[in-house]
Amino acid sequence: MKNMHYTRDNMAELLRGHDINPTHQRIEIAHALFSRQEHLSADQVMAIVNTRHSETSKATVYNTLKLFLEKRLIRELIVDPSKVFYDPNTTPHHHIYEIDSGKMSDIDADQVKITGLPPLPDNMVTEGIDLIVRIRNKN
Amino acid sequence: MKNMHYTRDNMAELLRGHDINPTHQRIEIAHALFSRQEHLSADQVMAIVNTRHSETSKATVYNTLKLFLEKRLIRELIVDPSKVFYDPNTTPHHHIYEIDSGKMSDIDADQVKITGLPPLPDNMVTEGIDLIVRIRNKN
DNA sequence: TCCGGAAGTTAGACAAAGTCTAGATTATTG
DNA sequence: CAATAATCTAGACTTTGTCTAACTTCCGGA
Ligand SMILES: [Mn+2]
Ligand SMILES: [Mn+2]
Ligand SMILES: [Zn+2]
Ligand SMILES: [Zn+2]
Repeated sequence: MKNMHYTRDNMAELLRGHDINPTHQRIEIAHALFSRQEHLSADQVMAIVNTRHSETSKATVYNTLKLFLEKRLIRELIVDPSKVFYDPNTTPHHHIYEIDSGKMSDIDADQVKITGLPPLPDNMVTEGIDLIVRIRNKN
Repeated sequence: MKNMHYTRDNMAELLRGHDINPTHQRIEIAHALFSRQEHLSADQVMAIVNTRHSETSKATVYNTLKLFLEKRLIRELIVDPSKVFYDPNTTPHHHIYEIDSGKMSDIDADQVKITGLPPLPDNMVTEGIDLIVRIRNKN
């Protein structure tokens, strides 16, 4: 993904690679997420996509984000009690969350070691491990 | 906390110990959480407290949970995108979340080691580290 | 090219969690 | 008891997200 140019054409490729039919709206939404490489809420995605002129409805934004999740193109972050954030980075990584500002940054998973987690029941499998470091300003 | 009897009187003590004036409603809400030692949503707390007869309003449930949080009597768990859960266990511990059932269980923090977290900016301090293992049924 | 179904998008109604306000109740103090 | 502070309340309101039914676009076969 280094030096990737997030053109609309490349977005279409990316979508096809995840079995997603690349429509205009889907390309715009993917572009909003991937060109920024930030953690965005549905509302923010909607605002970005409709900056120039209204072209994507709320229903489509939510439908599309859910589709991207299912197809594992993006990842969901549950860190703020009031809204979900979407993360174009699906490589294993963790997060630092600044409580006061809401700013979120990545921690590379390579650096971090987590040991001593208990074994799971036989019929269960790990979907993911979310590690969130909540930080705030010293007083 | 071993062998603790979660009587109303003991709840009043507990509240006073955290600088919370023990009113009837606050005692009932604390009792709901601590006698069960489970992870409950605001809705669930409300239902429990009003089982016999209606005695606590929605506003008071939310206000009281927020007060308990501020006074560090309980802990907030952000794990389900649609609602917050409240945890009477404030000792450092982690969580296993069964995505499909919504069931949540504790992992003792003693067993788990997390190393390699990056240093924080000088003026920042860690509020808490949330580690959530999301699991689901094998297919 | 025309047709018909499938896939995708949409506006707007709806649901659920949580917040807010202004008034009522309760507790405390003098 | 009266005044004041603390707490609680109903219900309106906000926000995030879901749902539905109609509309549009796409696409393969006649
Ligand atoms: Mn456009
Ligand atoms: Mn009672
Ligand atoms: Zn991330
Ligand atoms: Zn817990």
